[in-house]
Amino acid sequence: MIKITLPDGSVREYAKGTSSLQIAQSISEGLARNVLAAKVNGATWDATRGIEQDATLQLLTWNDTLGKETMWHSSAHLMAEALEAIYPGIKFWVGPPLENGFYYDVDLNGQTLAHADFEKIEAKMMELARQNNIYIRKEISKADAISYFGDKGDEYKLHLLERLEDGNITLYSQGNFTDLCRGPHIPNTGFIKAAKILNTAGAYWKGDEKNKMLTRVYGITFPKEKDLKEYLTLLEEAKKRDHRKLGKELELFTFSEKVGMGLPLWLPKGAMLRERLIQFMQKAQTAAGYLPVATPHIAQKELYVCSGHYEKYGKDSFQPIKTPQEGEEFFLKPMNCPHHCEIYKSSPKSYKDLPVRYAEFGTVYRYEQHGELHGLTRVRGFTQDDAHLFVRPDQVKEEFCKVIDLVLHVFNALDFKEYTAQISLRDPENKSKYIGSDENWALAEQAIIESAAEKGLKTVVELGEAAFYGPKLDFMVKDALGRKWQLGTIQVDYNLPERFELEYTGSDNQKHRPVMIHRAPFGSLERFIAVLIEHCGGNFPLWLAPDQFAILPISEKYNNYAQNVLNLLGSFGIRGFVDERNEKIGKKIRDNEIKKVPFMLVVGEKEELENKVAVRAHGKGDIGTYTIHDFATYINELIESDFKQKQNQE
RNA sequence: GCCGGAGUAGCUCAGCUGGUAGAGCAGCUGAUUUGUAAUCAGCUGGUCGGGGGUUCGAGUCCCUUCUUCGGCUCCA
Repeated sequence: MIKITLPDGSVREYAKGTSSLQIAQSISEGLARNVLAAKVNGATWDATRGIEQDATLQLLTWNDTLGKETMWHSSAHLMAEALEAIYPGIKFWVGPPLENGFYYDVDLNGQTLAHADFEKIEAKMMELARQNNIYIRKEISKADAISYFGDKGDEYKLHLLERLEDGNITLYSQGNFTDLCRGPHIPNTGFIKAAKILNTAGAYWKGDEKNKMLTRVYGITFPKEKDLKEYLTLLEEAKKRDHRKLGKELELFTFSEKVGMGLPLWLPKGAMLRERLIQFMQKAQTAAGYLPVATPHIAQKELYVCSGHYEKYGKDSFQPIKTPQEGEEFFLKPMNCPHHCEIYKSSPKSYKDLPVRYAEFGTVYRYEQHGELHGLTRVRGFTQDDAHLFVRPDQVKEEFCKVIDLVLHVFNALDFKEYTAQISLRDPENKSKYIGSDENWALAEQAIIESAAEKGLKTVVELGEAAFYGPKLDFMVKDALGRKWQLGTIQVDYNLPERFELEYTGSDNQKHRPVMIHRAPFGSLERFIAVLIEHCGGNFPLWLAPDQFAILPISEKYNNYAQNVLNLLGSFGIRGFVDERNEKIGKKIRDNEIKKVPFMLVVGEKEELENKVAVRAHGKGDIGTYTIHDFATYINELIESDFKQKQNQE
């Protein structure tokens, strides 16, 4: 007999070799029907695998991330079986689960897979799923595995096998499909009740662009038909929030083929939004001791030769601007830091002057590859809320903490609750590719880790992800469709102070090298606004909304009164417009609801007589009649209380 | 840059197997003067992304190029 400890701490006895599934059955049939996999002594196992010794056991269902992963991993195998049935001679690479669904990379052997084929694949998957085929685990010798996949002609699997150790190789089979796989898998295909092929995409074999391009087939499955329907509606909803769609509908920005791809054109409403964000940041920065600077959009080649960017990116970027002067070359600035270094150098610095914080909303130009441009999140010309802090090594941590405060201030003010922070450190195995002394790196990495911990950030540490010039802390958020984007960034830099020979005089009257910290809480205005649009679905916080109210006269007779109301409200510092079109009130309301204007002020005979406005809140409907003064106070209080609340949270 | 979709009026889209473009909204004009999510009527909008080809004839078929979408790679 073996002792099985369950999560609630209870211990039960079972015969040796009893599977998790059988244990679940002994608890309740209903539970057994939902068990997808099990965690045995901390390792994820097939629910059908026999347990040979005392163990702690956690049964995994659809409600567990690991349960979902197992389901989707098994679904990838099921899809592979369906694909093999439809596309003879198809070759397989790998098919892992994802956060939402799974994919399989396949070599279609010259055949094509179009959208029109998706249904066929889905139908085949469901046909196979209904056979309730069990997933069979088999341990196999390396030689046998090589001969099996060799006979089948699965060259990619042979590649995988090369890296595996004999005695550690397992195959999983279900129905007519056998795959090289570590597992675990769900008990049988019957758990899969709904399947959807989402899309296909090219993917380089092993992620290397020199290799052959395989077809990556994305899919998702569910244990209930209803779950799939819900998921599909969720996708639809997400599409409605897409910043590219809302940007067009709300007249925030546009692109023009003539101007060039990846070069956003800000429309008046979008530009106003930008300006408001800039003012917001400037206020916060002034309070935090930043000094404004301003620099031109181009600089001589020599500047970037000095910074090292020319050597590293010169050929892959926008090419130099020539002048009538022979040999003279200018570059569009790809970053603001070199300029700020030169500003630092414009006067001698004492240790008492540090930290020096130079801030600039600097527009930069980077030649991003054609295929990677994406709405406002990936563009070729964008404005960073950039600042560079020049600090003494002993100030790194304190300054880092202050920058984190600033980033959190931004996230709070805009209601971003879900984000992750990634700490990128150097690869300890390969220290030689980084610039700067061991001592300084250790200091800076320590400073980042400690300040992130002090600020209570949820962090992921990535070794080897640091830039060659220093470690960094990046804030990531997801867009409407679940794609991850980096917003704010804080980076330590040992490289530029060295290259630009930046110095300060210490208390010992010797020259010392300052440490540079790059930081951009928004990241870039473009990307930030994109993520903000999706985050709030176009319903901006009141203080940011391009128009806070629209005045809707019942008929043209009340246009004059409406104009008076507009002027009066303007004097209270709130903004809006009069919808003077010759349309019925219902139409005006509908249009302004669609444009997501926060408040609509209906004015007609009654209102004019009483000097009032009938207020309608976006998405809520009529909220009563206000005097103009009361309405203005109401709006201003809403904005203020919003900010106060945010500050209290900090 | 790579793989695979897409590109028709300002916007959203229709146009079957090739026979020389169509709707709704927006815009303009007029009527109406309106009370909480679309008033009615008329009109103006398109070298069907660009270029080339096949054909008596191309939005439709072929080639090429640009842009865009989903990924891959990249991301100072």
